[in-house]
Amino acid sequence: MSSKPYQPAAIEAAMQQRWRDERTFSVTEDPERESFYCLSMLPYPSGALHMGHVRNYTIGDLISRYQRLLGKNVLQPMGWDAFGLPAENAAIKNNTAPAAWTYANIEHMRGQLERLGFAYDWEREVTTCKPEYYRWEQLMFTRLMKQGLAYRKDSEVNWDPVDQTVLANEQVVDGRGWRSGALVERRTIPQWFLKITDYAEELLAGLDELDGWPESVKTMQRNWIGRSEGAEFSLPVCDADGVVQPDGLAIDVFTTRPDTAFGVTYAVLAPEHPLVGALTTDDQREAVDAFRSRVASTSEIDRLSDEGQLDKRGVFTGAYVLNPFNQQAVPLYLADYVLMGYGTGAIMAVPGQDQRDWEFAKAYDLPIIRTVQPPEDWEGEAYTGDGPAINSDWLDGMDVTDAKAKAMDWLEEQGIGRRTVNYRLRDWGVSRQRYWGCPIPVIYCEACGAQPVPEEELPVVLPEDVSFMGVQSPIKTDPEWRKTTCPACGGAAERETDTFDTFMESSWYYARYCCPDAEAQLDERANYWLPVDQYIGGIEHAIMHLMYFRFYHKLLRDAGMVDSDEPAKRLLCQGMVVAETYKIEGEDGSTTWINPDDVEVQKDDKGKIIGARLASDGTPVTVGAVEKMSKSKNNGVDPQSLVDRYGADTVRLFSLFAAPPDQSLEWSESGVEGAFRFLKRLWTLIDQHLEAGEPTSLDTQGLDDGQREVRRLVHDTIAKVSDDIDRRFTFNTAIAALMELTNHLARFEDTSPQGLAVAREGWTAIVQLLSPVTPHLSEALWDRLGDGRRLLEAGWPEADDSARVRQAVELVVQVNGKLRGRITVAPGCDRDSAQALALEEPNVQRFIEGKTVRKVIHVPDRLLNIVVG
RNA sequence: GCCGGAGUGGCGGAACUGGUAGACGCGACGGACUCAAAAUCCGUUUCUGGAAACAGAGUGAGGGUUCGAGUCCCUCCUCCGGCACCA
Repeated sequence: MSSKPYQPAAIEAAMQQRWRDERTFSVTEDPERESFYCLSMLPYPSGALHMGHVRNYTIGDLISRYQRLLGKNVLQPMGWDAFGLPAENAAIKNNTAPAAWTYANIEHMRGQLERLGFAYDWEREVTTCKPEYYRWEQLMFTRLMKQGLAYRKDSEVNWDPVDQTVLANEQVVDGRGWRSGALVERRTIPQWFLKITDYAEELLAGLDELDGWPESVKTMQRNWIGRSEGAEFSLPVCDADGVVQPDGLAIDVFTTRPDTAFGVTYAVLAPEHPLVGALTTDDQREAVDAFRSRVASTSEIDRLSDEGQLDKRGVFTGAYVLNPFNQQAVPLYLADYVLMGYGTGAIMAVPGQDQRDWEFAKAYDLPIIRTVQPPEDWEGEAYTGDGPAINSDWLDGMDVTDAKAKAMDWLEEQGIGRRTVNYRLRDWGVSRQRYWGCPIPVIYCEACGAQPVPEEELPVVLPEDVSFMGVQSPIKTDPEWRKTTCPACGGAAERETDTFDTFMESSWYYARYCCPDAEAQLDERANYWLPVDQYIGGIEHAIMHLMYFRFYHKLLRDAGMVDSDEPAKRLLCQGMVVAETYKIEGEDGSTTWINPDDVEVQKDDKGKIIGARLASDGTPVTVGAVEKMSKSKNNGVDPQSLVDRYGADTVRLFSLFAAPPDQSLEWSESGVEGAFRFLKRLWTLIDQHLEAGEPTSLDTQGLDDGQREVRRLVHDTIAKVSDDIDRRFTFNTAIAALMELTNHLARFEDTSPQGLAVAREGWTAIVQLLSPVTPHLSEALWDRLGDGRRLLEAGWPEADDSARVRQAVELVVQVNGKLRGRITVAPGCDRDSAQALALEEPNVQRFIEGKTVRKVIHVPDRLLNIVVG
């Protein structure tokens, strides 16, 4: 009989206490040992852990514990991305200071992480809102200013005219301020930028070396950088007859298709282009101004989206420019699809070869000239493929590549243009007009201009004990805080009151964990750990965070602080955690979202969901879509209550088992119960095994067929689980394999001494292989099954290949590709013997009877396909 | 709009290099135990036909390549992530 049922709360508390007492997860740099740095994206301390955190950190902990069992010196740190907008919102709502709210959240969430049993080295904890952290990024910024890598320029922000404040994009809903409801304006203010474009080429090339990164992320980053080769050249402004004034204006355009220049039928300026005012004719000025103000209040995404209002997407300026290739005058338009931030902010339009130009030309009744011959059966509109040039004078007949080269040669010979490379990537704007962020360490002097705060005066400390009203940043409204003296001339001066983008903190925290107490941004310990061996985080960070993170590493390298070129070798992007939504739709059209916890689901006799109602009073509830867990849809599930009910090991097991890590994970209460059931069962089965008697030492040569078969399953499972964790990152299938082996061992009732020895080997392997997933349960069972060492010191089990040899294999027999039978053969059985055996099968005979065997395909140890006709 | 990803039983998912579609888990159904329920254990479970053996169909839709396609190619649909001030 079982001595004690599975009691996760007691086991987990005891194991966590042991790890704390023994400082199990504190690490030091040891050059004698191979290091492994496993990093999960640090959380924003929003108040409580959500399922996305649990999923992320469970994956990280699994990898960390696995690598540790392989014998590596594993660093797994944790910290807090503590600056950000939500603290300001919470401060307004609760009338607290953002700092106090943030620190309280950190305390609570740290406790939650500890309760989940993650193997963090808490002695390296980093909190980004503390001056001892952000002082170093201020120092780095002042150095970048001196190098010219940080610079100031005018840039647009969302301005709320009622609240008199800058709004984040997230705070603009349908063009209005989320609090005031006022129509948001675009306002231009000077802001600080980092020259990430100087690193565009290296950021692009570096992707080719990142073998451990998902292809999708690398592709997105390549497209984001958006390198394109082309030509820049000038179109002189002329009158409608093509007459150019000497010393008149010209517009510069960038094109990747100079070979199509004979097909230019109009040109376009971005609405914000500085020459618009000078070029617009009087009769068009009213229309142009109206168009510009409408575009100015439209977000960039809306500008690029096709809203089906093509006739409102542009306006004629009244001006003409001269195409230097054919001396033709073409009209100059403004259009919302041309952005000032890309290329020169002006394009030559070739509707025959560009679909957006084609649509614009159709809408505005502009001529279309094809300059590349489309294929015979071409049914599309603009043709962007290859083909001989036509209607292009001295380019006619050339293919696209040759024509491009010749057109660019010609531009350079004529001295009117040149070859250039353009990037879609823009410099990183780091200024935010908000309080709860790292102060930008700059002093403005009327006489000396913008000055970096001298190194010995850093950090510029953000006051934390403030009353925060939300309309304005306290350091902007306080007349005293900004008062200072100019470091250059000593005269009265003012501090910058903007703060950094919070991506600034999350761009270098990984390096600070290596040396959290260093009296510099980093010290030599960084190179022991870096680059990160495994980085884990959400796919939503595929572009921005991961680009800034790579960029900042190169800044650290160029400052001599790290040796490597890239911050992380392997990257795993986990999917979202989603859940079913439930709602009650009121008669007035209102929608009330109901939490899954409060809903009873009704099913038909096949288990298909046919309805739902409130658990409390039976009110019918509509089943909505499966969506990302969120407050707005009220479909979030609190991990804390799950840990309380089932224990950390069950929550960890479910979040790894329910889906592969890179796919979205659908929350399921009954799935969690299934995970809990498995752990209870495993506990009981191992208990029963221990009660069944002491095994002798295993005699691998003296096993009977049943014992040998079980041992083969054990070692196949060891090999599969190792491969799934190490190479494939498919933790769900690793767990499935362990469940399968558990089922086999449960059915193996051989209590002979050798039988018990085989079972002991199997149960021990399961406990070890499962330990990165369910560390508490595994360590508690290991204490009873193991060899006296700690589980974490005993290492990762290795598959014994000799145990995995099979006596016989099943071969699938197909006739014309359809399954018609199975035969059992010796491993490595040749084609002729397999065919002879297959032809004896009655069902195979039935399907080939009266037909001629035309071909036989044999895949050794797998399949035999007999093709008849 | 642009870039990236996904779509397989009632549900989550498996099928790794083009070779048995549905591992494992959930749910459902049947049974054992129980006064009963819970828990636990055993069995069945893609659909259609059939007592069964077995046959036919089947991986978002439509085409194609191949002895053989969930997997490769083309066209399309739907959903999700990102788009530079949410983190």
